[in-house]
Order: sequence, then structure tokens, then C-alpha cells
Amino acid sequence: MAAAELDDSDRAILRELVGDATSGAGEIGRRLGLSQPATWRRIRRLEEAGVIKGRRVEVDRASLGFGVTVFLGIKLATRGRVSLEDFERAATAIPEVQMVQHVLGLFDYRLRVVARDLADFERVLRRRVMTLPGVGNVEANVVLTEERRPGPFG
Amino acid sequence: MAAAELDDSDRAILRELVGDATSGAGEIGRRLGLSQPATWRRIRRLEEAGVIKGRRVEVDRASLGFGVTVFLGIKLATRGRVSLEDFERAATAIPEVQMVQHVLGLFDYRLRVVARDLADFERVLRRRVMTLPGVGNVEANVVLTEERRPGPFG
DNA sequence: CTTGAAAAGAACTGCCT
DNA sequence: AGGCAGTTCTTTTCAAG
Repeated sequence: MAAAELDDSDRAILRELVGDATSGAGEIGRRLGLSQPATWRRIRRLEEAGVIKGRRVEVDRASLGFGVTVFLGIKLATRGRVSLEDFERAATAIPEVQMVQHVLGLFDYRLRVVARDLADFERVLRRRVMTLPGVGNVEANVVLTEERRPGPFG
Repeated sequence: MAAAELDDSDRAILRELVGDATSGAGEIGRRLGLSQPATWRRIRRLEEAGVIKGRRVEVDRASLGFGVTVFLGIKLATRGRVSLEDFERAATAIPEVQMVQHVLGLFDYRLRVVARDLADFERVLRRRVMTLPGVGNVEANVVLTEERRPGPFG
């Protein structure tokens, strides 16, 4: 996808929507000094250009009973010639796996895993992750705190 | 936060909204066999209970010219001498840093960094990340592909 | 770009089963 | 708890400057 041409207003709108997509075009425009139709047209243009990929709700996993989040780094065993597709398919089939990243570096894959507690995580690790096809070394990082930032828009 | 009591309908609604929060209570209820008010009341209850933390738009960074995403694992060098708060404040001040995770394991922090390309990432790494207060070993994983899954809801 | 107004739809409220 | 009918509000769309 080629870089879309965005001006300051577009970037300001994106910053608002990434932080909180609750308010509509009217309220966002008011904050930026734009009229409601102008803001609405810009948002629609950003959606059509593919800059805005979708809208989702953020869920508090802790209130759902999943208090533990762990990032796993996985190095595939060099011995067996297991296809990446096999590994990815098996990894994404684990309910507790929220994200599967194919990465370049010390590891081949990074998995974001949620569990109810550390005991539950150990169960997932031993019975699900360690039995993935081709899995070699596994490194784990338990998430203590996580802060998200808006990120650069231009 | 205590685990909220959710039934199957609540979980189904959450699954829908996490995947796509475009449609309103009416459409979601139609898909689940619930009326618009019933679905709306459940969504509001989930928001008030804190299960739904917020709504955000997802942005396609590639179309904004940020084609490179890197996960950094950072081990602090002088523990105790540099406060974690100092590191976190400095890390979150870097525009290219999208996420700062305090983690337990081989590393102390995990950073999600976006850059225009690898040359741009090298600039961020050398001038911004390596100069963070207390930074020791740094490990990098360039993201090739990333697949998100809904995750377990119950 | 703006304002104004109309049409569409979503959100919200009572009342009833 | 869920559904129905109605009201209120925002969003969306269009017309015109």
C-alpha cells in the first residue's frame, strides 16, 4: 500500500480515533476546529484509503479472569523440516494464543498468550506450546505492566 | 478486578465486538438471535462493569509510511541505580515507541517500535533506544507477519 | 470549505410477558 | 431475564452558498 497523502487535520483525526473511537465526527471536528461534514468526509476518505483498517472494542482480560499475559519467543528446531505453515496453523488453533508473530532475529516466532494464572499458564505451556510441531527453544516474558502510546502519524 | 459473571450471550457479543465494532446493537443482536434493546443493555452493562475498556480504530501503519515493526527486548544494566520510572518515562517519550511493557524473564522491558524502513529503525535504535537511561543488552525481532486471534472469553 | 435541513438509523425508555 | 413500541438523539446525506 502506497503512503497516502495526509495533512495535519487527517493526522489529528487519526490521533483522536486511535486514542478513543467513542465520539463521532461531530465531536471530533469540534475539538479540531472543523465542521461535522468536513470531519466526516475525512474519516470516510481515510477508511476508503485503507488507512483506517477497522474498529474494535478493547476488552479488559483481567475482569474476564485472565490475569496473566506472557510473551513467548520460540525458536524452531533446526533438525526437523517442519513447514512454517504447520506451526502457524497449530499455534493459532490454541485458544489462549492471542497473537502469532513471525519474526526475524534470535527467535522465529513470538506468541502472545493469556491465562487465568501462572498455574494455568504452565498447563498451556506444557500441554499446548511445547507440543507445537517443530518447536525448539522457548523463552518467556511475563507481562507486569503494559503502556500503549499513540505512535507517530506522519 | 473481580471476574464479572458473563453468560454465553455476553461472550458472543464480546467476540463480535472485538472482531469488528462497526455494527451496532441491532445488527449484533440479529446475528445472535437477540433483540436490539436486549443486546444494547448487555453492551452497556459490559461497559459499566469495565469489561469493555474502550473503542479504538485500527490504523494500517504501512499506508502511513511505517513499514517496519520491531520488538525490542531490553535488559537494564545498572539495576537499582536507575529507577524504572526514569526508563519508562524516557522510553514512552520516543515517538516511534508504540508500547512499553515491563516484563519478568530474561529481559526487563519489551518495546514495540515502528519505523519507516530498516535505515530509519537503525537511527531510532542508535540515537534513541541505546541512549535510554540504564539500558544494557538489547535484543531485536523484526516482525514479518502478525496474526491476531480473538482470544478466549470465559 | 461552509451552513442548514431533511432522511436514516442508532441509542435509549417504559411497559409488558 | 427478553421483547415490543415508541421517543430522542446522532449520524449521514443532500442542497446551496
